[in-house]
Amino acid sequence: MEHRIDRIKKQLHSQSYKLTPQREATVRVLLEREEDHLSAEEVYLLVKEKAPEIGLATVYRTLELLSELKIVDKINFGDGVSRYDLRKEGAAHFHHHLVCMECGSVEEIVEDLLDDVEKIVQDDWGFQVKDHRLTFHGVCRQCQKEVAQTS
Amino acid sequence: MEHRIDRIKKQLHSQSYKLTPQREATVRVLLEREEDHLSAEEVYLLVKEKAPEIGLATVYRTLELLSELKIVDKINFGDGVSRYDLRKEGAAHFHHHLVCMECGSVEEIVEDLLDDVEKIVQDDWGFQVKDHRLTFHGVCRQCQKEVAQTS
DNA sequence: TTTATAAATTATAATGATTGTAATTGACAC
DNA sequence: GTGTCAATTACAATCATTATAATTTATAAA
Ligand SMILES: [Zn+2]
Ligand SMILES: [Zn+2]
Ligand SMILES: [Zn+2]
Ligand SMILES: [Zn+2]
Repeated sequence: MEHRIDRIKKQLHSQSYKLTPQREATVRVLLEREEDHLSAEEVYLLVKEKAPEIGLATVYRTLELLSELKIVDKINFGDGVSRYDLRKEGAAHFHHHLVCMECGSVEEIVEDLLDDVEKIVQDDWGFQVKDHRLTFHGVCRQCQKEVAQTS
Repeated sequence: MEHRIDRIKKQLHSQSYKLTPQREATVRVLLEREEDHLSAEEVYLLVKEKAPEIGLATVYRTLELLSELKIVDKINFGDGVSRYDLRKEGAAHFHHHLVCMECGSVEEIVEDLLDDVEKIVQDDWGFQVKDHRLTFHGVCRQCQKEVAQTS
């Protein structure tokens, strides 16, 4: 944990930004809830537990900054809110998501399954790929079981 | 064009919805601007040219309805607005997008490049895929040329 | 230690997209 | 014609996000 905070601190410093207490509190929340896909509001409420005086606008600005530095990725699953997702250590690309249409759960796929596809896009369309967003919508293992039982 | 309107009319009827004049005007706009990725507001302004008395809320509701019937797909490229995209005729899945980070242009890929990936997701993760969203962010052919020239 | 300067934050207001509501209209069946 | 129900309109309300001005904090020079 401290190691990762330290790394993020360095990333900020390398662009002459500081790791202020508010930013650190925000990053800690993101680290603690790494499995989740929190909205700005949710991050705000969790940060408030550590640092009650923080303002929502600061959380937005911090998430925006972390987003520019590619420390977090901003993603939208189709409900009205943006969600913020820590990049896995050393990942070149954003990871993929499996969103269950039944229960709303979100699973992550860290493996980059798109190498071949990106090559095609690059070669056949002449499009230089920098990043991607891939989300599958469907039914998770758990919900499949439940459907099988009730039928 | 009339053929496609007709087909959509049937799709609505099959769920006991009607193709009202407002809905038809909205669908016509979507057909005429099929290449674009219009926001609700943009659709509204274009529909207004045909049917000035239409309300914005009706456009939202119509797009929502078309979305439920899988006639259009709702997508979000990360600017604050939802955009609405007609499904290609007979397409089982939503098509893919190439968003240029330089000029903002959006290209479409109709070919389904994800068959292999979906098979992996299905087999290795036990996730039953119903649909997907795939967007590549990068630099389009045109902008690559311009960068090459100025350097 | 003061003073200056810029970055960061707070509190609050404003914006912009989207949704909800109550009243009205229109189509269709009896 | 009257009743019924879906659809629409006009408008208000909500929700996420951004902008603004005032204040604080950190850093560096004097
Ligand atoms: Zn599920
Ligand atoms: Zn994730
Ligand atoms: Zn471009
Ligand atoms: Zn498209």
